[in-house]
Amino acid sequence: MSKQELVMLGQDDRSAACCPGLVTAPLDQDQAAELAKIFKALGDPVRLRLLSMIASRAGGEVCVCDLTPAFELSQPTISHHLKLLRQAGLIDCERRGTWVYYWALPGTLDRLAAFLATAQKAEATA
Amino acid sequence: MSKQELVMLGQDDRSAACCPGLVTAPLDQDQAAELAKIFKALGDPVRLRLLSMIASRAGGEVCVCDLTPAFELSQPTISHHLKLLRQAGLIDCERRGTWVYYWALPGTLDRLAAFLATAQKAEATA
DNA sequence: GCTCTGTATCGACAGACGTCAATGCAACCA
DNA sequence: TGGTTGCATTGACGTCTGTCGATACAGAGC
Repeated sequence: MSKQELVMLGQDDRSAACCPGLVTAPLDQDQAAELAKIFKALGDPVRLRLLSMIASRAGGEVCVCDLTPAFELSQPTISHHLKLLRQAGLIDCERRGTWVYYWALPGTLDRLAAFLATAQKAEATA
Repeated sequence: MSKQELVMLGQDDRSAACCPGLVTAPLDQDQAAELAKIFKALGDPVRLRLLSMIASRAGGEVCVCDLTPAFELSQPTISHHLKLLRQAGLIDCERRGTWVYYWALPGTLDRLAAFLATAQKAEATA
């Protein structure tokens, strides 16, 4: 489970650290495109429920076999949504024997939360 | 500008207060649908840039005439994106004479930030 | 009143997205 | 080796979304 630390964004981390915060300064096009990809991944009710089911699981991991029956959707559809969440850097997975387990990547979530928080308006620029 | 306080979510606030936090408990379908609407509004680079331009403006307000020329897009397209941000409860606007001014609604942003933050895992349940 | 300017709405279009059935692949078991 | 199960991928389909030109509406100024 040591993969969790070294991900942060997506496949390519050329967008460097993070972003200045929504209320701190206007985003440039690259920053906006990077963040929009993540927000778009969160912009579907099924994916939000999947992510919350994964992130709120005590052990930190969920088997796909526990996720799929929670929705009235086909198995390929669930697999598709999980893939999008993974491409957004929000979750990661690993096959263990027959089953595949997913876990959340809190780094990406916290990054988004910091980006959206308006309280840090002036201070957090540095 | 007293409208800012009484908005919070969207047009209908039947989803009550807020949400338990992504890592606290799995979302039900209604919560997920409500939140997905907001995240979907953030899932476009143009809208993210618009929102950051509005939210980071010192006076708190921006004239549409300052927003439109910042993009290589037609005026109807910018107007369309602003409408979506408004419908998501992220911004609001007011006509003053010839011009229309937009401002951010920090309540919605802070609500999203709190929802995403993973640190509050256990404590913030109450 | 008329005209001009700033913004919103409408209608149309291409491309993206969510969904499914069918299929492929990996791991277990006999 | 063959069969079975869990999950991912493929291909197709209808719908939603981003974009534009054309048009409508609201205020200001004449």
